[in-house]
Amino acid sequence: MIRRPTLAVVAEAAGVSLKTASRVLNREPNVAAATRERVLDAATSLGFRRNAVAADLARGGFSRLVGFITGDLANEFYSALASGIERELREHGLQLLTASSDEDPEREGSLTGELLERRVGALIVTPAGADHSALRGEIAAGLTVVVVDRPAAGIDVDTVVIDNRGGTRAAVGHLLAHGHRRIAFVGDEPHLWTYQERSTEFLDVMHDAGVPDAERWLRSGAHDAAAARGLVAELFAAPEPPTAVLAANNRATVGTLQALRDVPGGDGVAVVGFDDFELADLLGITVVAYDAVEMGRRAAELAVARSAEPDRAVELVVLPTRVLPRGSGERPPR
Amino acid sequence: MIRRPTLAVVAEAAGVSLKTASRVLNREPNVAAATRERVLDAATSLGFRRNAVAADLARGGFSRLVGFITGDLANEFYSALASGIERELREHGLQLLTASSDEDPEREGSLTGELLERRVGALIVTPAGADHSALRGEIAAGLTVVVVDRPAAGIDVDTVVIDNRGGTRAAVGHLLAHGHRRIAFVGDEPHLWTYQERSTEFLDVMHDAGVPDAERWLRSGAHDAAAARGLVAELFAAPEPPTAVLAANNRATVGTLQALRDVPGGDGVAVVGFDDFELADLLGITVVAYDAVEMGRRAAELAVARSAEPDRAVELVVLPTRVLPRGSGERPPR
DNA sequence: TTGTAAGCGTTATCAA
DNA sequence: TTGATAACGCTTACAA
Repeated sequence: MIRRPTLAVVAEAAGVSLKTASRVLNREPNVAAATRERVLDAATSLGFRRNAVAADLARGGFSRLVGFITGDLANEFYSALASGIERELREHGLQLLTASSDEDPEREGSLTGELLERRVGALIVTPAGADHSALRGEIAAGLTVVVVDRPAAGIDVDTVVIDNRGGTRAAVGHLLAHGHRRIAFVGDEPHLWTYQERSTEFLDVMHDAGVPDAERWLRSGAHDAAAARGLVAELFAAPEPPTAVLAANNRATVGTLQALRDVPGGDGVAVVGFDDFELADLLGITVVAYDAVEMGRRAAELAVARSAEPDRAVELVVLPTRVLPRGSGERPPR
Repeated sequence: MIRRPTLAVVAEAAGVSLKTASRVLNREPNVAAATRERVLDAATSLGFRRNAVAADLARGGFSRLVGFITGDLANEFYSALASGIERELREHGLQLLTASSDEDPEREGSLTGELLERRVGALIVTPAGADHSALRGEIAAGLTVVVVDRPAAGIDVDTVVIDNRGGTRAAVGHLLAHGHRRIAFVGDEPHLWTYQERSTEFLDVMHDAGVPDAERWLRSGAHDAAAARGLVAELFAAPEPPTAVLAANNRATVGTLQALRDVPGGDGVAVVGFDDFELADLLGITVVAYDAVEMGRRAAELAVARSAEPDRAVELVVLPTRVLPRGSGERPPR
């Protein structure tokens, strides 16, 4: 259990003062070439490694860490976000500290606290809680907050979302154009912003298309595949079943496909899924796609920009979506 | 841009010394209830939040952060690992710092450096590099290192892997039991340890089963789906094509399925994939499955255990795999 | 039960 | 170009 050499030790070995050694190792100007050489030699021969903890403390204010609070790291959407964030942060010499809230507002709060104790320079959050006004004080104290995937209520911060309404409109339009009228919408939990955006737009488009009572085919609660499966099975057991399904997230798509496998003639039902997934291609599933990695990257970019310039105007980034026709969404109504 | 109150400010507001305030906020014993009360009140009313950076520095040694260096956070296998690690660390009041190496040994090295500067208490790594003896000094200096998914060469550290050979044996045995003899193996890059384990076992089992020249159907380089697809297409274009394919990782499985779609009679070819994936169920793909989240959890557990007791014996944890028959692996040879 | 004083390993200030 | 010396905000001996 050897102790690491400190900057002071390096300085002494090089025969210079602490400050000079610090200057060299931080690539600051105004150091004689010979001095620099000596310090560098001493550092490498001693195996010096700067202590970022001490550096951050001395610098005061924030550390060079950025916190990311997400719903569930095991979900491919969130991990794609994390990947994009991490890559962008690295470009700026920042490190990523991740934490999963399990979509639990209380847990989100305590994680926020822990990250703040770590003096993260910025917090990137996919908000689980309904109200984030507790962060207002932190923001006033200089904390950068960026939310991604859905807006945060109660605070006015940089936000990165996808065009949920546009994507929904395109998806429903796609099905309508293929002759469908009885279109079902299978969505996540009603309290989620993305659900609200997508379901509202669904109803609007259906209404505009002259389909009465589209609510009949609106379902919520498909937070996992099993739930979605049940909802879809139910839809097809009822009188007047739909001829097409818009599954409003990747879990819902999986559940929908599982359910349709068991429905007589289920393979004739048109399906469009929100969120692309790796095997959608192989399965021939038409989806509303967007770039989750890019979403994360943009969020990190905003975090960096705001840290550098706290007074800049708050930005809302809306990323585009597009329908990828792969067969399942192009089937005609029976 | 308000400055956060420090412990000293809280102490003053409560009319106690710095140390007493510290005691209260760290839940140390031997503080009068009334004093505690006053300090707590002062802390909340001032909006105090302890500075973990300063605390870690003062405590000396390592921070309460654990670093995880992984190949690619966007890959569902690695994010499952990360998820398991994060959950376990949280139980112990530790935080997770993630970084992606893109499977690049050089990058792995620099990331290691950055995490060490941050004085992480432990490093969990899915080794990309061939040689990790550079870490030997750090380990001697008290750093905990745990490797996961594949062993690290050059250092003797706690390791968590799955039973690659057993899984391969079971998969090949499964196909042999269904009457196959011409079984192809489509694997990742040859330099990867998992490839070596799996391919070697494949050849052994084939040999033991009396199949000569199994090498004919051994392919490597399927690091992504596209590469796998090409390899499989090639296999089936050649004379004496296989009647079954063992795809040695999740990417290879996807590529195999894509390729078989284009092969006449491809839907009659038996397929077993290494690594389970969400839609394997829906697609009816037989796989060799294991629990990646648990793998991460075990790695974190080892990291915590070793940090607490640096002299404990080095552990090698081998997690079991199991074959999940779902149809694709049970097709008879044509 | 409470307090004093000395670090922890940097960076920053200001003078030389 | 260099160097004392004081922060940074906390923990930990050691006293009282």
